[in-house]
Amino acid sequence: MDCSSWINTSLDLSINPRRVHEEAVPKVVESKLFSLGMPKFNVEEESTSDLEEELKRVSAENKKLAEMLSVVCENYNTLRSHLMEYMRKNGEKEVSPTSKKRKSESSNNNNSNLMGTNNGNPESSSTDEESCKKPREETVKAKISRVYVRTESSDTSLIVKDGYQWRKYGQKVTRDNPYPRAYFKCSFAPSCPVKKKVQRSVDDHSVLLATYEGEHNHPQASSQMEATSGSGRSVTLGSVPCSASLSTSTPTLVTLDLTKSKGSNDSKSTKPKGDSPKVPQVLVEQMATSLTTDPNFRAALVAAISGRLLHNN
DNA sequence: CGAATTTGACCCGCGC
DNA sequence: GCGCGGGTCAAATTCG
Repeated sequence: MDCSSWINTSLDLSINPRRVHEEAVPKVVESKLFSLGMPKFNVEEESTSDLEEELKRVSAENKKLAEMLSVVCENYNTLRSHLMEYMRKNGEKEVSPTSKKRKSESSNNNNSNLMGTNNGNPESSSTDEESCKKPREETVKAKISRVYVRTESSDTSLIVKDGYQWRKYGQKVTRDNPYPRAYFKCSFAPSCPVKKKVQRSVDDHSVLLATYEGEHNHPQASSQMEATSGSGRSVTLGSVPCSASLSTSTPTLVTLDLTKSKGSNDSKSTKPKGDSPKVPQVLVEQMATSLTTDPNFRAALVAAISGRLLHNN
């Protein structure tokens, strides 16, 4: 696993106080020895069992952390491979002459789509070309972001749970994709003008592509409930049952569901790691660095890990 | 029975 | 101007 070179493992996880405490214990004991003037070996016998117990606990905790780190690294590699895969696919689409009318839209959105994961706020990186082309949307000033969600291959529904409530108002089979496209409006419409389109990827039908237009002008209605419920495709952080949603501060984040389904172990996921030479390695490195240095991402990761620790304890 | 979903019809922009 | 295709509407249907 090469993630050690990618992930800055020096995250400021707030788990060190316990370690400090552990180091402080012997010193306290030792100081007591001198202050009480007691023979040192007696207390040593008493404290040995405590220390052994502490050692066991620390070892167990260390093991847990190592496991969690491996999971995080695994998820990271999966995310990376997915990212490379999509970048490669989008790159092919970009040069494809078949998309005529919506060509500019798709090619323009490629960048925002791909780079949307960089700063954790894809909407801020989204562009407004769409509104330039469509005068109707100028009043809305819709910001567009795209979200890829991996689902079970057998799951044919077009439901992407993102913490908001949506009302489906249409479904259409488009020309360039045999899978139907579902149209949703925010349930708070018309006060909330946000729309989203959900369609399965042509290349990988286990992947849902959700396109969001606009910004919610209200908080998430049921993010907690849906994020923690086992049903549907709520936003999760890999296989870690992460209850700390990454979207708490930025409600319409790009979310990549890396649910460890069997479908994620398909041929595309089991490909050799270095088989996406079309993607500039530097770009991927930049994105990974952006993720690992993003305070929001780190905070979410810390929350997830600490939550997991508390849960296990 | 009200809310949500489905689905065929319609609208509108774009290319030829 | 016409046809195509994406997006939206709204009546019908389903669901809780």
